[in-house]
Amino acid sequence: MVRTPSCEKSELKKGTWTPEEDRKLMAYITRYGCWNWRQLPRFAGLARCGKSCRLRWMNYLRPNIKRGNYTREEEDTIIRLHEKLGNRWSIIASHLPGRTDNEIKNHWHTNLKKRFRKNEVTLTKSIDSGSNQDRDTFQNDDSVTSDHTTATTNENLLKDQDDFDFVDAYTETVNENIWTETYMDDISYAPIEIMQNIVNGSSQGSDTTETLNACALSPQSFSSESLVKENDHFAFLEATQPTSENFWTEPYVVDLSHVPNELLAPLATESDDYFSPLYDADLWNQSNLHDSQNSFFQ
DNA sequence: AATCCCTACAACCGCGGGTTT
DNA sequence: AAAACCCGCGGTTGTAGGGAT
Repeated sequence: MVRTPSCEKSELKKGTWTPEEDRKLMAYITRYGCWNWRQLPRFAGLARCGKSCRLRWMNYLRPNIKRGNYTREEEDTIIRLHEKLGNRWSIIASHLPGRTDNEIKNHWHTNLKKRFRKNEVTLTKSIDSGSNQDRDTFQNDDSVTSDHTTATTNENLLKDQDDFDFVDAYTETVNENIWTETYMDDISYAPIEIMQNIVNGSSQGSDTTETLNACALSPQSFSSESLVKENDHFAFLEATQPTSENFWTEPYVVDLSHVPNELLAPLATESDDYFSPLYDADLWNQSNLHDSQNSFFQ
């Protein structure tokens, strides 16, 4: 099967994400959701491949990410599950709310693997010497205790060195349940303007349309938007665009100055603009979204 | 002060599975 | 049926930062 070129064969940017790129990605996903990772970077004004955007969002930017040092309970869980499941990091991560598979994998390779092996050796020795010590007793090993002392100290360092002030700005005014509330990405988003077209009755009947209608009409999809309006928690958006009364209905404006020209589709006229200033008729015609949803745009 | 080495972790890459056309 | 596509996973790499020399 022929695969499409990945980002390494294109002109797309690689490497460390800048705060500005983070802002753009957060701004776009917060407003529109991740309806198609492959298409998303073009619409968000990012010169990145979809894969890179997905990774950045999933591992770093999305809500519910727990940062900082691991608790003893978390480490015990990782060790126990790894013993049982092997390198099934995504499954292990599902048992640790807020932790990503990538982060757990890194933590395993840099910390826990050595400690686990060390304890296995200790355990083998003690078994060989006739001890009744249970395998679980490795959790009480001195190295664990000392590491947790270190962890407490490092936590302060982490706070001092945190350069994600814009994320802090975003979270500071958010109510205390934001990290545990149902995340709006649980819904399969289409851009809000599409939803509005559907709700306004501009759609024609089809299976796809019915699905989108159901999605658009779900209490969750609207509650996400109204939640934002009411509580104005998204201060970080101010960095990329001005807020106003009509924020959620205004065209989404992003700075494209850094995006190579070849990556930019020609802008559509206002009358053609279904869901963003980045909308381009050719791009839309080529996209899967068009193929699956064109019936209600006709 | 400069250099080297090590550690931690962010990010990349290739692949396989599932879905759509 | 098969090509095309997207997503997610796990292995690996790149690099920044800190400590040792």
